[in-house]
Amino acid sequence: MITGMSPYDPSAFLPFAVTVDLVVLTVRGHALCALAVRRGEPPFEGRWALPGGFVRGEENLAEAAARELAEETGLCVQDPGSDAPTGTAHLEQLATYGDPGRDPRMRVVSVAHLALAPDLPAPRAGGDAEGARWAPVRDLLGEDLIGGDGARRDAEPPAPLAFDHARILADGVERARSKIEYSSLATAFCPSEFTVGELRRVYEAVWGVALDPRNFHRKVTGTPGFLVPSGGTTTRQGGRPAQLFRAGGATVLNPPMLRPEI
Amino acid sequence: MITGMSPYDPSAFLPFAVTVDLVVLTVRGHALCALAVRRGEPPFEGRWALPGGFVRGEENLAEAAARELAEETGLCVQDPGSDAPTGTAHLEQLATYGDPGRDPRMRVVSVAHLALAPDLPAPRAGGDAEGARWAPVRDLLGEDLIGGDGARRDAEPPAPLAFDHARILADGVERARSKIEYSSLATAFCPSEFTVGELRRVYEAVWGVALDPRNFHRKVTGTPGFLVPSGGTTTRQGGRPAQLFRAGGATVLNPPMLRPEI
DNA sequence: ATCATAGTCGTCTGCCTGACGATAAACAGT
DNA sequence: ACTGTTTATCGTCAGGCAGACGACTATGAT
Repeated sequence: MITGMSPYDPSAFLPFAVTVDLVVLTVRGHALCALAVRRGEPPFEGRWALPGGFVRGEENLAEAAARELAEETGLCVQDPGSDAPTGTAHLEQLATYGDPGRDPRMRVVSVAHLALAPDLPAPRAGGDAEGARWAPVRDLLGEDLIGGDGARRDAEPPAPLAFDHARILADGVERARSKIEYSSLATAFCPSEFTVGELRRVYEAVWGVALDPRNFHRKVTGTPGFLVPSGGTTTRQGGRPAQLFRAGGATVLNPPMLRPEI
Repeated sequence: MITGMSPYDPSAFLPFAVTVDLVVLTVRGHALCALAVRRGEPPFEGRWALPGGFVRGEENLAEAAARELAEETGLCVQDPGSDAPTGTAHLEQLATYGDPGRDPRMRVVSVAHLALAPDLPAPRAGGDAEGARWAPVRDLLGEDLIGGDGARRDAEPPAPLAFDHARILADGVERARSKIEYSSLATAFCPSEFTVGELRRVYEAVWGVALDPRNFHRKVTGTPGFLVPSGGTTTRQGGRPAQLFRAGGATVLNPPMLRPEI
């Protein structure tokens, strides 16, 4: 910009298409899953891809991502302060991908966003017959996560995601794995009321490790502002009734929940 | 994308201008400083702004940021493996800013990057007479950093940065403050050989706090892979000669350098 | 010689962590 | 009713790391 030419020399201007792509993560069963949509047209027709779409003229990037998320899942973005009973998700910007050849048709810069959602009944196929699904991240990336139980190695031939979406997904998963260490974001994977065991299973699914229930319980209940008891109990997991909690006001965890090494 | 319209419906396509903006940080004296350029034309003529420019057709986002950085400072991006003797910097993508009104002339999406550089003699005014300068972050943001020494409160009337660059700078500074906790990035602010005291002054300048020299020395020399002794000593800081170190191979610090609370 | 400055090595105490024993409260099956 | 299984929750103990701070060392300045 400080070179000889003017910062806004028209000869330097090149039009780009700008899209938002979404890495929507949830925990289903004991697996970290991502939302994938099947492409209905070339390129990569029939392959799975991350949901996304163009940014419209009047909206900013976060609004575009929230709109796409609502279209795909019906989820609303979690506003700080509002506490909608269901259907809220955490949404944050992830990174931007703009390599010249990433879309063979035109120069597309995609601002990827990361959304964390509690387990939903089923992805809302928003009018597209091709459909959407929750797919285990392990299957989508064709890799074995650390600490995997070794089963279900033959589920689906790992057709790679379209475009550079495998890298975007990998970046989003790594962001989620890292962020639940020092923030209370893991509660975004849980319903409004949850037990310590359910929260532990979220950490185990995202990190792909087994955690000691006793130490986890001590840490998570001892971190100020992380969890507040809601009064009730539940036996939906079997065994002894467990105390129900809600997410506390803290956003950063002090001390953090450090992920075990190796 | 899964709505009724096709994912690439031309009616949804809207051309954007895509730029890269740079938050270039360095430590000069005892202050964290950022590179600022003075705008030579409207809008915001005469105001300070972050360096940046358009992404060209054949380059990706990282290449565009590296080119802008080289044009402004002469710095090369630190390749993993190559160890150029001088003039290398760390460069990473920061975030993307695309609010509709952020540039009054047209819809501009700016992919901001964060660069960390050792102290340089002077910013290279790359042909633009308006010039560039290293400005203390405190002055650019018009805020008092935590632990500031209370002096120099009257240096410059805090004319705010152009566009939304104050927010971009604030995000970059917060990223730097956070990243030197759990990565070895603080060495990017140091020359190739440095002492423990110089590294400590980097942490103190970035965080705006005072650190105990004895505990810092113990931590930093005890973290495996962080520092490797280069053999020499120096007295350039006065006092007893200090051992010289180079950055070790580690990129993540274990245990991390936790920033003191409050 | 003395002081000021900066670097380096130790010590001590408290907190956090991982490993793991023990108890409690539900359900399933006999 | 009893037993086994599952999950939750409380405790204990040893090791590691962090903050607070004392002590000593090696240089330059006065």
